Amino acid sequence: MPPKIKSEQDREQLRTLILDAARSLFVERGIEAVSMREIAKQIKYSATTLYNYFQDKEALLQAVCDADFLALASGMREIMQIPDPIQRIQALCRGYAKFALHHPGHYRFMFMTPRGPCNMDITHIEQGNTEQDAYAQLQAVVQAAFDAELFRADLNDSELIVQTLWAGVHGVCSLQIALGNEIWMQWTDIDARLSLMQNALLRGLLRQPDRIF
Amino acid sequence: MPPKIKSEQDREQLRTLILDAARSLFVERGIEAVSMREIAKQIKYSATTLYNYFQDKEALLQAVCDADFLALASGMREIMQIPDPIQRIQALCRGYAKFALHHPGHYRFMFMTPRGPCNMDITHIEQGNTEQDAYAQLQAVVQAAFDAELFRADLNDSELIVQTLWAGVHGVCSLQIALGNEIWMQWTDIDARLSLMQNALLRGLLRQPDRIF
DNA sequence: AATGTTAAATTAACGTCGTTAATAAAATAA
DNA sequence: TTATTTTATTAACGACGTTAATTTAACATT
Repeated sequence: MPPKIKSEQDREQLRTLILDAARSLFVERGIEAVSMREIAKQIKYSATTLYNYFQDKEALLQAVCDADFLALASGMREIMQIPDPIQRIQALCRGYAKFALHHPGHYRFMFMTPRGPCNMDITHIEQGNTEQDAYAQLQAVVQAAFDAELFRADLNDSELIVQTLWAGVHGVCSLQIALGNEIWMQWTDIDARLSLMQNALLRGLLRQPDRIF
Repeated sequence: MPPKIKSEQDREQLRTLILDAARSLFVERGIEAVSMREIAKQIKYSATTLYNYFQDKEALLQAVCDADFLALASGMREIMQIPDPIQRIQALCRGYAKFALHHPGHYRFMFMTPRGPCNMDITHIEQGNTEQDAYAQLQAVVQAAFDAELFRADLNDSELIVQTLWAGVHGVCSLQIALGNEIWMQWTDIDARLSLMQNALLRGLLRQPDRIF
């Protein structure tokens, strides 16, 4: 039996040990292919120990994703410094898509898997905090472009624009994750798909479509 | 023990009985919440009997989805009669989205769940047949619009346009299915999201954006 | 230093799942 | 009537998430 954890510091250390083990299995195999027993075995603890640190499997995976999406949002901060709002939107979408395609397990768990109606108690990302939440970042930059009257005059709901842009990028990414390896689909190049989605959407939303190439 | 099935006709009848039972559970609960044992119980057979009619659970669910997506494509045939290609695209997208949102379990299984690389042997929908395959229907009408030179001159790949349009609609639908009930998201109206997606994409793709309202 | 108490780990167990092997029973053929 | 074949059944396997019961290590008290 391993030495017991008493101090709050050591406890946090074991917690992140579990998170790391879960992450590695979570990343290399798909998602539900990772079992509590296997995570525990990897760190040489019994499976039930995990339940002293996480309420259940879903909470564990949620914690993994929370941490990594926090890292994503943090990595986006320099993009948020780009002065031109349109370029900022484009860079943000590209960064978001890149993360999604490089972390398909994470992305699937976060955005492609229906949950019970309320997860507020599990996730620890403070919603609406631009520093932390990737969605809020897109929200902020779209609002900036909206305030600068860059969007079509008949589009009067900034939130609707945000969600449309998100849905567009999400559509490309999630299709790639779910069906990207299907033989019967003759996919065009994923970068081309992403580019055209951004290009077409912005052209269709902006007051001056010619600004987008 | 129920009477045994010998004739090919009765065999097909029991097969569809299984399919119907699976469909009903599949529709009312989510997706993986339906077990083989429960399907069997509903039709008063033992669980192992199902394996005489379907290779495994995935094949059963795939058969359910195949049948219903065939029905979808069939129901789209009148839409395919609309003369104007642009209106045809719009109607097709609306019909597709309507089906997706009314059959979230089907949709999730078909388009939001990664599979092993090869499912060709399971699905019985003949790919490329406009009558049967919803994707091929979109492909056909986009090709028509492409041939009529309705898209921007710099867009030279019709397949890329198809996949972008699909990804857009899929993005809205799949986000709604996966996260539509999340409390922390303040979703705008789903119809507005769908409309704006189609509107913006077509405006961004077409040579004459003003044709789209 | 010996004892008791608390907290953290363990093993055992429950119920469920998809699926396969072994078996019983019904229909058909001889 | 018996033998054969097909179709269903029950039993069982291994894995899963999770909870209950139990052991064990660390700390506190005398």
